[in-house]
Parts: sequence; structure tokens; C-alpha cells
Amino acid sequence: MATKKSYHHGDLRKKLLATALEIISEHGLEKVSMRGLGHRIGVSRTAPYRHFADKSALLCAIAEQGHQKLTAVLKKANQQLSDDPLTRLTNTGIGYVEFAVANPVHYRIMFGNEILENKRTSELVNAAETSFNELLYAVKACQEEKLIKPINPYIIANTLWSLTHGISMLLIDGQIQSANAFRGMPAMLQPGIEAGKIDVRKIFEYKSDILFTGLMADS
Amino acid sequence: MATKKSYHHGDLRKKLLATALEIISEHGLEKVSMRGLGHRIGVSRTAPYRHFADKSALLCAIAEQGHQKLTAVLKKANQQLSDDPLTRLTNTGIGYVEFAVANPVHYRIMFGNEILENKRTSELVNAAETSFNELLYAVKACQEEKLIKPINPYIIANTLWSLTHGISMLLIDGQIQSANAFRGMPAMLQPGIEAGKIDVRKIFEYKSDILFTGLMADS
DNA sequence: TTTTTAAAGTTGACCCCGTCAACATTGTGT
DNA sequence: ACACAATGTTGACGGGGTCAACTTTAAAAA
Repeated sequence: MATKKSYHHGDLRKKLLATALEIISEHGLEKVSMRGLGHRIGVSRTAPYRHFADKSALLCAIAEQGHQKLTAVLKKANQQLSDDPLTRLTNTGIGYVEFAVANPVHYRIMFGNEILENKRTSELVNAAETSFNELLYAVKACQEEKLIKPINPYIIANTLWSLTHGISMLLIDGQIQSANAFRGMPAMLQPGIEAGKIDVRKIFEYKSDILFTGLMADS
Repeated sequence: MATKKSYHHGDLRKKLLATALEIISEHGLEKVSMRGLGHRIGVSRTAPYRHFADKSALLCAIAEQGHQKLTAVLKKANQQLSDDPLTRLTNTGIGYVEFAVANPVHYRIMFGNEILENKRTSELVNAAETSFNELLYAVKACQEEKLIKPINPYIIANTLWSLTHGISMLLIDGQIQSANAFRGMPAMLQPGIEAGKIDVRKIFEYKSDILFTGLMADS
């Protein structure tokens, strides 16, 4: 192990990110502070500024991390070539929601309002674009095999994103009254909600089915 | 007119809300502070606390206001009985997005992360439920006339909400890369984006059509 | 009308925060 | 061995949230 009490911490940057995540999941995002971070790590209050220009930069780094994780998840679904493209697309969506549920802290920072629009790091912007592209890729694959309509793939991807984001918000925080939103879903899903054992796959399939097959009544 | 320099302001509560909105649209949500509000209005720094228990309560009041406005908009669409239910439902969605675009400040507070989940006023929760119910109502009306599938209306409403929320986020802040998201939309929409004259109706119809008619290729 | 009470406003104080400036320590490359 | 850059440290400034205690005033009770 490295010497504990050396003047230099050794890997403060990584430690800062990790500790920030800890604090957020323990006490909420609003409790994260540059000073507090330094204090908790056992370093001076302004030490964090040697690694992040400002608080926003720190949050950007977390969001970036999240997008990288998300990209990995989506990519994994996309690379299951044994599945047909439509299944891959579906699994991409499911993977997305699962990621959100499994990493609510990251997710909230990635898509919340904490990071001001004009303070987004270029790294973050790139990471976000990369994850979106993974979804786009899945859509295009379906279109190449004529499995879904040849509408512009960007729009489809965005529509899908809206759907998954909506589900994710629902599951993560109860912004939309979750009681209402789930009322009437297949009975098998109901108890899971209370018990916290939500079957993301079922929910996603249930909802994406509406999108895929359309909402219009069969005349 | 009321005496200007009386000890009591007269209608500080209303003034606080209005001023908060001003500050937000001028300098952003993060610049709103209890102290600053008092200062700007010309009252002491803690005066706002006589009207709002804490900052969260103030934001809740703004969000509540927003939901009330939104409810009014949706209700208006719902009450155009000269339209058929499907048109009403569509107009409800359009109204929603238009509301978001016209009231980005309110919208961001209504659906952002600023208000901690556990600090939501019961008034806010009620107001949010009321606005959601308006959407639900439009869905049910369609189902009664068998215009859309008899799937559980809560889920449909939520799916629609996801869609409209996705569009709104897209239009309000560029969280999703708006460049990508609109790329390839009908040419007539493209220039409007740059020029800031977005045709919400067109965008909504274009996207909701995907939902209504389904994404599956016609085999 | 006088008195009491409660609502609305005020100042003071405490502690936390973000961030800049100036200074200290240490690992590294020449 | 030495100079430099990276990393950490303390001090200081200006805000902010919020509680407590006190004041003014409008409204209700007597």
C-alpha cells in the first residue's frame, strides 16, 4: 500500500468521484460540496479544486462516467448478434431502463438540471452523444432488415429515448405518480412494485409494445 | 394605490413568486435565493420566510402554479367538443408541449430535480395529479368511442406523457442533442428550428404518428 | 373603543458553500 | 543537484439557508 500520510494523496481525483457518489446516495445530491468532499476525504477544503475546475466540472465527470457505463450496457445488447435486430433494439431499451434503475445517482445527474447547459464539459457532451449513437445504431440495424418503418432513424431513436426516459423517471423518483402510472398493468407486475422487485423487462415490453404496434384501434 | 412605504408589504407572497420567476428567466434557477428575493423586492432578507417555510416550499408553489396553468391548457383542448376525441387527445399533447415551450421556467421546476421528492408540498402533489388526470381523461374519451386500443388508460397516458415530455425536454434545453434529434425531419421543420420559430404542432404530429400507427413495418 | 392577539417584517447570529490568492511541499525530468 | 509543475494548504471574501428574538401593525375580541 502507498504511504498513508504523504503530502500528496495519490489518487484524489478518483477518490473525489467515488466519495461524491457515496454522499449522493447517502444524503442526496444537494449535500455534495467541494469543501465537504475534501473534509470527508481528509484533505483540505480546496484540494478538490486541483482536480476539478469547479463543482460543475465534478458533476460533469460523474455524468460522463454514467454515459460511459450506459454506452457499455447498450453496446452489449447491440452485440448479441445471435438475436435478431428487433430483439437487440428491445434489449437496448431494457438495458437502458435497467441502467437507470441500477444507477439512479448517475442517471439523475446525467439527465437532471444540476449541470447548467452552458457549463457542460465537451467530454460530457461527447459521452452523451456516444451513448445516444448506440441506440441509433440499434434502430438503423432494424431498418436495414426492414423490420421497422423507414422513418428517419434519429426521430425513432429519440422517440424511443423519450419512452425509456419516461419509464426511468417513473421508476427512479415518483415524479409522475407511480401509483397511477402502474395501475392496471398486468397483475404480475403489481406486487413487485411494492416489494421493490420490479421486472423492468416486463414493464418495458408492455410499454414499447404500444409504440411498436401502434395505438390505433384495429378497425 | 396602497401606501407604498407601509411596514407591511401588502402582497408579498405574490410578489415573491413573480420575482422568483423573473430572476429565473433572467439569470437561471440557481440564482434564486430567499435572501436575494427579499433584497430585490426591497424587504428584509428573512421576510420571505413569513410566506414560505423554506426555499423548497417556494419552488413547490411555483411548480404548483405551473401545474394549474397546464391543467387549464389541457382542459381547454379537452372541452372542444366540436373535435372528435382523437383530435382532442392530439391537441392535448400539442397543448402540453406548447405549454412547456411557452413556460420553460415553470416546466423545468415542475419536472426538474430541484424539489426534493420528500419535500413536495401536498398542494403540489395534488396539482400534479390533476394535470395528469386531464391527459387521462382525453385517453379515456378515445377509448369510449373505441378509437384507440382498450389497453389500460393509465399506461397509455403515461406513454403519451413520456413522449410529450421527451419532446419538451428536447425543445426546452438541448439535453438530447437537438441537432441529431431533428435531423431528417420534414424539410419544412428544419429552418424553423434555427430561426426559433418551431412548429410544435408539426413536430408533435410527426412523432405521435409513430406512436399511433406503430413502428412495425407493414409486412 | 380599547385591548389582545396574531400576522408580517426586522436585525443578529451561526454555520455551510464556492472560489480566488498566496504560500508550502514534493515528485520529476534535465 | 536543481528548477518546474503538480498537488495541497491556509486565509479571506461574498453569498446563502435558516433559527431566534424583537418590532410594528392589522385584525379580532372585549
